[in-house]
Amino acid sequence: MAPELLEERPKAERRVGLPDLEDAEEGNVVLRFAPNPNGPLSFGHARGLVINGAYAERYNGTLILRFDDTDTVVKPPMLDAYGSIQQETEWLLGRPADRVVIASDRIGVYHEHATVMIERGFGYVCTCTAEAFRDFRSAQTECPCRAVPSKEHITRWKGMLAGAYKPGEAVVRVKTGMDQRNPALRDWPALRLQDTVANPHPRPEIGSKHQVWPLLDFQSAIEDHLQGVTHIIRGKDLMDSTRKQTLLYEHFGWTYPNTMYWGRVKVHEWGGFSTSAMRKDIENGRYEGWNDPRLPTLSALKRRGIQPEALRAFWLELAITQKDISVPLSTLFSHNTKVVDSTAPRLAFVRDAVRMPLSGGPSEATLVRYPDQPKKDPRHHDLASGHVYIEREDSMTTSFRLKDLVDVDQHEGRLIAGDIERRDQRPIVHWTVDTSQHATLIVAEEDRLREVKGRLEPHQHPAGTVVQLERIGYAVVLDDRRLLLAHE
RNA sequence: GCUCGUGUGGUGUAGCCCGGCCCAUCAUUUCGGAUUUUCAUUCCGACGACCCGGGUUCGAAUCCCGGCACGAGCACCA
Repeated sequence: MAPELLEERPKAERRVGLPDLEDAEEGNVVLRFAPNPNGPLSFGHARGLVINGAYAERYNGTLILRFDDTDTVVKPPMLDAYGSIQQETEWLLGRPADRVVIASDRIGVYHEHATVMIERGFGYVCTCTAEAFRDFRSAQTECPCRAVPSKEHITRWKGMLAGAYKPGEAVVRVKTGMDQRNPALRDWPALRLQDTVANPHPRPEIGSKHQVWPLLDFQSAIEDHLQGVTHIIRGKDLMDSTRKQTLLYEHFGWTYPNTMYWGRVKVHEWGGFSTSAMRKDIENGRYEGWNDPRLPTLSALKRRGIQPEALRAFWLELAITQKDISVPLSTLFSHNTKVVDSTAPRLAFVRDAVRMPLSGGPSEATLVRYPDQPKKDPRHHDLASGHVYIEREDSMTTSFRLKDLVDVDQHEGRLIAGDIERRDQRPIVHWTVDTSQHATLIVAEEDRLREVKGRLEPHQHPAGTVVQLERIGYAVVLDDRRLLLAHE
């Protein structure tokens, strides 16, 4: 064989799962997931948790859960979310984050860095209005504050901290240059004033304590450095953020973490939901709460019987691409079916039930509860009353088989039992007994919660159990009388 | 408008950096079939794609140039 053929680089083997992280050292990888606690976690947040969590696990690294709660006016945090997000993280990943950081606890740290920035002259206090600065930005001209001596900036900064300015009157900017090609990067704002008397932070220990708050780009940049974050994986809408922060890192003499991006994900059936829109619709009664099964929140999915394993498999399969994608819910459901099927007890739910006399049938019945383990906890039912319930639609036909029971033929409103053994290809129909209960199956549809009335086979499964309603689909037991359809 | 990014079957995704093993991977959807006393599960099979146009090359999904389409950022939001 020719020597050059032997030297050829072997083609990489077909990759399974996520690609390797660049410059990742086993044991030295630090990742973070940084939601705004202005509401509970949604389906889309799960991506950040799953992907970052998976990498942390792969490299035996650290996953930080960081609450980016630095806006008390436009996106005010929700107090409950601090706890619920941690619980949901643990539910989804099967373990808690390795470290939890709350930005609002660390305002002093950000102030210190702002002080350094101003003292060293790569940050300045700008007293222009937002509108005026917008014009400077597009005209690529420096604002008058830039020419002010640096001593004066230190005075202004102290003034900001001391309450000498009102919100909107002063902002700390990072000097990046007004000649930046990308307008988004030109002397970007790092800290601003918030009226936390009128809009106190919901955490009582913070409340109205601070008036000078960092903006995301500054807070996040400083915190990533302080926490030793090595890799950032985030939405591509934050690409400019990376560039802004890199400029800041250069000023500080730091090295920016490795960064990867993903595009936007839309779910066909859900379209667009925003946290604030959901909050509004919950308040005005359109939805029952954050766990309303029509909502794409993690709590709703959990309540609906979607397993964390399914969510993880789903996001891992989508992996990390910068494409904007739109996925059907059926993909998630298919993952969930795989997780749930073998352990979901089978149960009969007879919709629009018709009670029919059964002549000549057995006096009792035994049905399999778990097809994969036929002997485990079989379903025993007493048929002494001589009646069964079947679905009205099934009752329209004359010849069928009651599942696991007997062949029947219909004569003048009666079911006449035939063979115990299955003899022909007649359709198989599910059924239930007199001791069954009235029950409601709730089906989440786009605009409403449809209620399907029927009779449910007697059972002992506690609330929260994911069952399979034979011939219908998977559902969660809510209470004695109600089931919630997960998916077909 | 300026800046940045992305284009592989119905939907996602692998391959693209380092051209040949790609008449293109896997999953899902749909349709057929087998097993099954569920319209579930499992198994088998089928349909189905490299945005367009040039170029380089013996050879291009992969490299180059030019279009087109779509998305994001340009907030004292995150």
